[in-house]
Amino acid sequence: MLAHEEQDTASAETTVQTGGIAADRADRLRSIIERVERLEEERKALAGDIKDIFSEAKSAGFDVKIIKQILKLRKMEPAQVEEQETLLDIYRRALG
Amino acid sequence: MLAHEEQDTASAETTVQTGGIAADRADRLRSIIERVERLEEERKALAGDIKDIFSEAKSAGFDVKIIKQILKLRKMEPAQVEEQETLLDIYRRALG
Amino acid sequence: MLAHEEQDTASAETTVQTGGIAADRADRLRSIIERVERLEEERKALAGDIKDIFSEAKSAGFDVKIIKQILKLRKMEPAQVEEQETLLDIYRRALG
Amino acid sequence: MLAHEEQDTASAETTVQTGGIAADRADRLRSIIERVERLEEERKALAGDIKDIFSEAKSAGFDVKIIKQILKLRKMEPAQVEEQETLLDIYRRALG
DNA sequence: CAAGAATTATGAACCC
DNA sequence: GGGTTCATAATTCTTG
Repeated sequence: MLAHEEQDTASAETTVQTGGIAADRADRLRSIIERVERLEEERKALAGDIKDIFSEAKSAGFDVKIIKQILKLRKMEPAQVEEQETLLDIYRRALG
Repeated sequence: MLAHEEQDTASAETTVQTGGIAADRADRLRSIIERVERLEEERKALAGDIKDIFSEAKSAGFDVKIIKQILKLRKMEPAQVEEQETLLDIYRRALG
Repeated sequence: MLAHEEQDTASAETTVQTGGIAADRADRLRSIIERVERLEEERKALAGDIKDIFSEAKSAGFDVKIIKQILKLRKMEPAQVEEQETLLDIYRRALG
Repeated sequence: MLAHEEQDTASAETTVQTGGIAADRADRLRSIIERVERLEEERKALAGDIKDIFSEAKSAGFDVKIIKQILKLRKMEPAQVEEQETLLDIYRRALG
């Protein structure tokens, strides 16, 4: 089930008789799900590591909020950064 | 407050400055930022891996939306249990 | 692109400029910002009113946490119904 | 129920006999809940209005992201704004 | 006042 | 590719 192709239309017994195709697909589905779950766990672990570093930074007296701003700026293309700053300036000036 | 201004009141290492921050603190800041960036890269790589698995699943004829639904349900179950327990706690305390 | 640079190619109104933006556009920008700020103030006031009610409830001997739980449950019911319907849709499409 | 005080310990019938205290409290609880729900509806309506203004702004060619930045800046004390900008500069310079 | 929970805002992914 | 929904990030509020 759950897939658009290769579904034999009948009961589970028939499936086994016709060569275990559905069973193979169930295995494959299970494999997919478990692999994704494994990777998501790793992702979660990394998120925890990052949090730890920010805690450390805070303990060392740094301003975490500013550090996050820095990280965001470094992720952007320099041209994008400048464009945004320019536009912000223009709007601010327009407002007086 | 430690990080809000240059602080060169102490040891010899803090004497060499780089534009408002002691050199050793600049090093530490750089270390923090680079470590976070490294971990975020790994996170991004994992996200890519997950996307690949979904692509593969789609190619194999599975319905990706449903697979995501299954993953969500498997994730939610413990959360649901916990929420139920929280609710029970609340009601018991309210009645106690 | 319209908003990215001053555009004084058109009508007479656009000739008076205020630092990079045509005056009429500056007016419109100001109007947008002030209207949003006004609405956000109202929102904030409502949040305060809600807080007051909870304070009153607490003073009257009610358990605020439980009241919030009740509110959440009353809010969730339609959402739950909708989610169920969505799930049903998904499965029906998968089997169709 | 649900409250910490004024609970008669016996059955509903007793409650009515002892002067309808529990019934009064149920009324009061209902009143609290309904008032909160009413205010939350208003809040939601305001959120919709704000969204509409942003849509209008976008249609008029403004950069909504920048407008949101402006709103955030205007909410902050000028001193806070400057402090943050200064600190950001310091950190950026420290990183080269 | 700091930690944690809850709400809100932003950014990414997906579908049309 | 534009709009919409969903996940993640940030801020706010509450509590110990």
